[in-house]
Amino acid sequence: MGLSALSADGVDPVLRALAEPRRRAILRLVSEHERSAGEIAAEFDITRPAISQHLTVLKDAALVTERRDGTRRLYLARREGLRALRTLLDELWSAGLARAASLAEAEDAPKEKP
Amino acid sequence: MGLSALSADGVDPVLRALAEPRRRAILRLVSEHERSAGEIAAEFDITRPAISQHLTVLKDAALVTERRDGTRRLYLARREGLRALRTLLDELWSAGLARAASLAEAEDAPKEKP
DNA sequence: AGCATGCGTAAGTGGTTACTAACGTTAGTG
DNA sequence: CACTAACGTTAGTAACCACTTACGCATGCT
Repeated sequence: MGLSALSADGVDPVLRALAEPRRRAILRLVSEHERSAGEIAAEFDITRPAISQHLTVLKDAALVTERRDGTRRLYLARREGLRALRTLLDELWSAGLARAASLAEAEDAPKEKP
Repeated sequence: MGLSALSADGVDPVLRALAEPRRRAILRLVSEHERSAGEIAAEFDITRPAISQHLTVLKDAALVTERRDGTRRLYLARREGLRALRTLLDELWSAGLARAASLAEAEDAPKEKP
């Protein structure tokens, strides 16, 4: 049950945050250099408060960092926040590989009894 | 533009499917060997129709395959379905690396691990 | 045929989410 | 101080999601 502990890390808020096209677009916008909330909002056709709420979700999921500069707030993607998701992905991927391996192993030995 | 095309391929249903703890648990249940819908439902404290709906979501996201065996339906995780998510993850990860690289370039002294 | 098993589907419901509009707050400027 | 700029926050709403109950549809057995 160590495996489930690995994936139960903090992957839930990350997946919930990424399960929204606009939030992924925002994340890409701030993935290389930081941008202000206004600059981000200018890229979309929804209102600025909506963008602010999306930024809050991303921040709570630890996917972006917030830095204050005067009246502005600058956001930047936080690569470390993706780590839990990468762990989950690797876990599912390797589980599939384990199945493929046992299938290859079963070619010699006919059957397995649970 | 090419980058956004990469991540826009089919990652949305995948992320939506994974953004649910029970669906991730189901995916892990069928990640190594196939199980029937009833066997899966027996592992949870929600009703069978609810599990069936979750399985439909997973199937629509191409994360599981469905095979009929008599009156039963056997499900198995489909590793290939995770590929779009892996692509998105790599894209975001490498974007962060690109930023770190340009930062290191801008500074004279290299700064690697805080 | 008749009946049971195993599952999906339809309809309806409470809770959540993404949005808009209006208001509040903080930092800078004259 | 007053005033503006740049945001976040609150309140309210329409759409969505996960769930349950009831029903339908195959397949297998006698």
